[in-house]
Amino acid sequence: MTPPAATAAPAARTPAGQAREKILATAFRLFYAQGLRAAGIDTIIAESGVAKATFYKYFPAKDDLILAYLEKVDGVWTGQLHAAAEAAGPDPAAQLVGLFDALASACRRDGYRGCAFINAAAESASGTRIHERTVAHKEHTRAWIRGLADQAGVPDPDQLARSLTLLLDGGLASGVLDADPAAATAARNTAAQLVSASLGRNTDHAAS
Amino acid sequence: MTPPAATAAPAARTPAGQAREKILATAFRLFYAQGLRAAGIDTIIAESGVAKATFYKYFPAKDDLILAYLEKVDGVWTGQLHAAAEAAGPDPAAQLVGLFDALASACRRDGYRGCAFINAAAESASGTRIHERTVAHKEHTRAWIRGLADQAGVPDPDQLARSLTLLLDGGLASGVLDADPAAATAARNTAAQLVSASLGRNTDHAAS
DNA sequence: ACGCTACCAGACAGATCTGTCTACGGCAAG
DNA sequence: CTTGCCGTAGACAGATCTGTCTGGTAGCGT
Repeated sequence: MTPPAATAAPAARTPAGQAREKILATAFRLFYAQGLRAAGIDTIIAESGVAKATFYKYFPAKDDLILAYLEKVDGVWTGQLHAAAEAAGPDPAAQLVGLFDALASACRRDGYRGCAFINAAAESASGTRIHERTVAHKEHTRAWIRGLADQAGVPDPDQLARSLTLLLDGGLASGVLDADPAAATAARNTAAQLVSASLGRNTDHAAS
Repeated sequence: MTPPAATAAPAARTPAGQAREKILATAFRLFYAQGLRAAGIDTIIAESGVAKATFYKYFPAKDDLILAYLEKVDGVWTGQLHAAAEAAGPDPAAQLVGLFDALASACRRDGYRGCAFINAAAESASGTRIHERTVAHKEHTRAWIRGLADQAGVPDPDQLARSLTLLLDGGLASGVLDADPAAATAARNTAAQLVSASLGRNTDHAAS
């Protein structure tokens, strides 16, 4: 008999079209901090402050949100990598070493938990879109590094890119365990040594 | 009024005391192939061919099974690492390079999906037993490598151990993406170069 | 023969998670 | 003003997952 309830609060509205960004920002935070499976849709919706229907309008399934998350991570991380490289100056060889500063910066950030892509791949079966997206990201990164190595004029850019990628991934992977800045420093030093050696100079401990 | 059912099949029994091993073997396979959260208790129980009560007798909670799984992984992987090192002969410097053959072998194995510890850490929050166990494993490995570097008489065993650990973790981390043997080969070559350089000799591309 | 222990089978409870659906309110363009 | 779109609120279905409980069976030592 009583009317449905009288609708208590007017409900703070999200400005039209911004709901998607709010959801994505929350997902970015929760997916990275807790993992893909551990972060539930309900939590993301609640912390975004949007309605469930709004969420499913923009992201028909959880996987779609995960893909959008990885896209965003790619943009952010690639940007940091490029910025760190450019901060080292115009010399490609210096950039190959300087990009490792992005790793050190990441280590120092609060809540650092390693590479979002590696973590995502660890939770997804191979063949899934999530897995493929991760592989694509890693290939882009290696191609970029190879390009720098090429510009630096090393005899075997492929091999140097491989080595540096291994160091970078190693540093990122160990980041999921402890955000030890020593690992980042060691990665940078080792990279400097490898780049010097590739250029035919003496190894850096002799050059210092 | 009717009796409960007459108990159709006699049910193939597991010899007493072996149920635990069967469960652990199944968990080893499923946890590694699918991930910690993706592999459900029910599936593990069904594929082990044991009863639910038996399972919970040996592993009161899923986390206990995960810890036992990590313990087993530690034993297996550490064994492979040591075996690969010893196969390289008595020279510690050669062992430091030879241990990377374990990585190449792992890459070639069917169903290879990178480092079980890194994958586990990616799914578990820091501070949990699972996370701690992973950190302990990585520290043991690095300590062992540092010991070899020490025996080899390099000037800075700590730094070399750091570098080699980064390469190893990088190779393992990229294994979750694609089991590319080229990454393992590159890791080994780079390790050889770093070891040579640490010993004060020329880098290996000059020595070959 | 008896009892103890280790096992099997599977129902069940309770939580959680994804995704759908209904109902309603505000805002802007026509 | 009315119509349609975008948003909120939240109930609901259905699946899945962890962990408990009951009841019965096989084998072994005594």
